[in-house]
Amino acid sequence: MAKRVKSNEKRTALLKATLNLVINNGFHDAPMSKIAKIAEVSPATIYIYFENKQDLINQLYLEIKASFSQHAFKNCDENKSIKESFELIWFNIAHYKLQAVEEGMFLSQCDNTPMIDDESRQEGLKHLQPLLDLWERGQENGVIKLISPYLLYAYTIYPLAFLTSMQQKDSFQLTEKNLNEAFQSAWDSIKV
Amino acid sequence: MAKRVKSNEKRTALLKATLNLVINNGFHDAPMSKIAKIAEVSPATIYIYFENKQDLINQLYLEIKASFSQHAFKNCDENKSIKESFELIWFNIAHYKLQAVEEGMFLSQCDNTPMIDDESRQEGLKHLQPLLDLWERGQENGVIKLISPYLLYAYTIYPLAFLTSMQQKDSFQLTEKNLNEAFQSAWDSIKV
Amino acid sequence: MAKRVKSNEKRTALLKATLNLVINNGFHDAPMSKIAKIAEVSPATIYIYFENKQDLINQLYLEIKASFSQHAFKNCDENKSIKESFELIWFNIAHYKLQAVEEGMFLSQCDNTPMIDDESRQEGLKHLQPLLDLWERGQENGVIKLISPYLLYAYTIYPLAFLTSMQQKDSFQLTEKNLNEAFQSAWDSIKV
Amino acid sequence: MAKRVKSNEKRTALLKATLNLVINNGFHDAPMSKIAKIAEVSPATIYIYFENKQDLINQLYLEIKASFSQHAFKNCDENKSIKESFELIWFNIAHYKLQAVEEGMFLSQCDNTPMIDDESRQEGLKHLQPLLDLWERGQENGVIKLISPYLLYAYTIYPLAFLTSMQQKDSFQLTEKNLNEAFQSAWDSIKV
DNA sequence: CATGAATGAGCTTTCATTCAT
DNA sequence: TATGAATGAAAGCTCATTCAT
Repeated sequence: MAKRVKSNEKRTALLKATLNLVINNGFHDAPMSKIAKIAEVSPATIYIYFENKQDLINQLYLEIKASFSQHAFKNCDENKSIKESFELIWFNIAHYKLQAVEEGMFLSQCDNTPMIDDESRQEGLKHLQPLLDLWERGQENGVIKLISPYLLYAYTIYPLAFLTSMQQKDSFQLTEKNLNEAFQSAWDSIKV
Repeated sequence: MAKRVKSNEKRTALLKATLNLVINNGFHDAPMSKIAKIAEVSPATIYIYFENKQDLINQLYLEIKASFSQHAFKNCDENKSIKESFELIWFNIAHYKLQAVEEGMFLSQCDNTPMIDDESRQEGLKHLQPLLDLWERGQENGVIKLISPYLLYAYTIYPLAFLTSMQQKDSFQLTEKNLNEAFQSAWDSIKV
Repeated sequence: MAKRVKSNEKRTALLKATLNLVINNGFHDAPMSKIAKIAEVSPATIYIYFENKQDLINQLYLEIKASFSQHAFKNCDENKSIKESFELIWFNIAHYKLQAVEEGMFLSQCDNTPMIDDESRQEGLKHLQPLLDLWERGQENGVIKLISPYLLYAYTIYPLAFLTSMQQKDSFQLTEKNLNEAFQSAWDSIKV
Repeated sequence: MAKRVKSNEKRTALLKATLNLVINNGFHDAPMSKIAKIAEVSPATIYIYFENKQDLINQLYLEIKASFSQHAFKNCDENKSIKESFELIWFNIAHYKLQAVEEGMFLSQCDNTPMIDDESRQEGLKHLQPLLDLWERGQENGVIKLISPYLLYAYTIYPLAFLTSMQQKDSFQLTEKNLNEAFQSAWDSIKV
């Protein structure tokens, strides 16, 4: 009656291997055979944990999105001022991107290529709601410009993708000083 | 007296077909056979104009980068003020991204995946030099913050990629009003 | 004192599932995993009851052949005339094919594809012996043509496979009337 | 402007290889790789001539059905009597089955397994129309029993499949004598 | 220059079977 | 006995590229 149990270790190893390959080689040139080899399982084993390649990618995306937002809203506190709250979230995101570099790059790839199901993409959007709520409050209180949340995002969060990506490729270093300057620019661009 | 027999029409058709497929299907799922079909030539013909698939992509990238910078620096005038010059370039770029949507999306994909040779990427960077020069002058004149050009780029030009991409996918509309607000945010983020 | 622990229910369920899949999907597209699922057991369990897939198919074949002949010679009676005996057997077979449609189709498939071991096929042939004996007696008595038993079989029993198969696929209906006409044709073809 | 031309030889070789494998190994165990090897082409080449495996099988089926009916109605002549016409067609079919053994076996397999599209099967049925017409005329003239054409077919043509199949497997020989006896049985079973 | 046929290598996925419990 | 996980091998099929004309 006993049986071997589906090990979460293998699932995790597969997701990690996929992440690794996709960000280094691109979604093309990330064949299932290589994923299996890196995760040290048989190719057939992938299909025990995931329906197919698309499902594997989708699940990876959603898992990373979830871990991202978990970090983004860490230590949030209703008593802080709008600016303080925003600063906290901004630095949370910045630190996440600096620390979880591969995850950040993967999200960037997903956001700029048609490799993710529309469904999963929609699902991934939900995670940002608290930030949108904060902005709305800021606008009601007159501390944040009355412009579209798309603009607010584009000028505060989105630039981080470029900066971390550059740090990855180039000699540019996101030092503590740079980071503070970056936050200042973000805030300057949306504050009233 | 030498006849240029290689028809530039076919080359152009191939580049256009590639652009089309890559932004709609992704770099994966943009096979040479489909490119050929859309361009209405034989697969073998591709190899008359391009060394291989990578070369095709690289040339497409460089061509788009060139057309991009051609638009970006249109009507530039040494006599304008720093802000006026920047405003001109910013709106040039914005209008290019709005008008040449596919090209913009392609560049976004290239910037976020390992589908372009490092060599071609390096080559593509050169095109921005005039903007970097402008910023340097602005910093010398004390009108632009003394921060890394990477930051200046991240907070002024890079957000446009997000906005045009959202306009493509979502209900968000880059109206004239939005566009002016966007410029204001860009300028606010880097002006002293 | 030895306990027969191998549940015959599971064996039967497996044979039934196999029959079901093979006649609906064909021998190709009747994977062990599906068989297991339909029989509501684990794939591994199959190998407790059968050596391998071929053995499973072979056993199914022999079991059906046995049940077939059991029906075919039901109520046989030495005192009947040749024609009466033949008529009894013929209708026995006809009714079996009409009632056990899946089994009949399976035998048809087996007889026309190389999915059965030669050994099992040889084994399955034995079951018809009583009919062959009857024919021999009929020939000695001068009521049945002096032709090869292969011909006798081809013109009396074999056509039933076609008729039941057509009834399965088409609008053709094997009514009582049709059935009697069929028997008449069978008898006409071999009677002296 | 010139190009290599799709060679019908390769298509034919592929069909022949498929026929060969299917009747010897069954539809299962007739992998594309083996088909390619026997036809002496690359596996990829198959897909130039056929959409996929199912299409390959379907086309083979239809081609054989066509060649079958071409033989079946050879030398047909409106002036012959019903019986003479039937006799001609019957022996045409018999001779075809004896001479084109592989083709006959393939048709038998197709008729008894779910390996052919319903569409192709329907298409293949058309070929028998002239025989059905003959039977109808025979019934109007009172020389053929007033029974369903399904019965007529089951008791005249269908038995040939069994006989040729037995000849293939066993020691049974379809000699000239056997053949004449077979025809006699066929005729006896349907004549008034 | 231009082509459609041709292909070896490699892709995603499935399969019959075994493993570990 | 019975299981679901696990797997190497192989399936059908596609791809970037070359061939032959």
